[in-house]
Amino acid sequence: MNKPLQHRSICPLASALDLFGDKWTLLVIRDLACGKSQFKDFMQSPEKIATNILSSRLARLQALELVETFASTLQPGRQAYRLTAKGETLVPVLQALADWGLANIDGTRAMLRPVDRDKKEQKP
Amino acid sequence: MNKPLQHRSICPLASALDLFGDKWTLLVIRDLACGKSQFKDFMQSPEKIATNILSSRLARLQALELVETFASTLQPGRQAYRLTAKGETLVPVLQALADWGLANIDGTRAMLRPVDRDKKEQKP
DNA sequence: CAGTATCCATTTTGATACTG
DNA sequence: CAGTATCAAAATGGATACTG
Repeated sequence: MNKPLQHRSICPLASALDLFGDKWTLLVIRDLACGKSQFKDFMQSPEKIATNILSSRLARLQALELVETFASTLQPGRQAYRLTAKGETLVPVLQALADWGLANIDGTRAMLRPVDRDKKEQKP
Repeated sequence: MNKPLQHRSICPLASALDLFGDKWTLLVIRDLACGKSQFKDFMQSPEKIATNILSSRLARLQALELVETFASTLQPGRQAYRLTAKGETLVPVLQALADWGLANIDGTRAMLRPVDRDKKEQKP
């Protein structure tokens, strides 16, 4: 369903763009970094991602071991998503892009505040 | 020729992705940051960008005032491209992505070494 | 060489319908 | 709710021809 993920060159930037060079992947990571864990949470973000796109992004991120699923304590019986330790290493990337946007794009407002995931799961 | 550039939300990350969320834009910035200034220089990068894509990206970056043209001293009579001061502020973004790629994607090699632009223009 | 223009293939996206 | 499946539309990309 998703692509084999081959890289165009040995450039680490080009290779990273092969993974994240699209409009949605890093936004899903952002939501995860902010503590969102359920499908509907991602759907509610202001950018309004489509279900099929969200689904394929989550699958690809799982294949890359940047995201994993776990049993949600909020909604028993359902699975939820979270960043792996490897996925967490993307936060500085998000931060760099968000910092740039905040400083250079009119009308943007800070909103990248990682939430403690355990706390969120325990106290919705 | 290029899009009106509207943002999906007030999120600085989402807005940044509206500008840079594609496979080529940041690679052009990379080349500029490394001191490349002529059309053919960009064409020679290992990722092999097509002329029409390079052309449209340069135009868009100029519209965003991240890139400007100047009279090349290397090839008199021809124009060349360089980052504006605003464009230079993207270097930390490149760096964050490249750092991540280098640390997490097998087979990548460091290659993001900004070159002094004036020196390059004077001593090819 | 430095682009622009064009044609066409592929990819991505968006909307929506549908199933457990 | 959480996805999967479809399908059409739009964006993007690649190859190449063409002009100054």
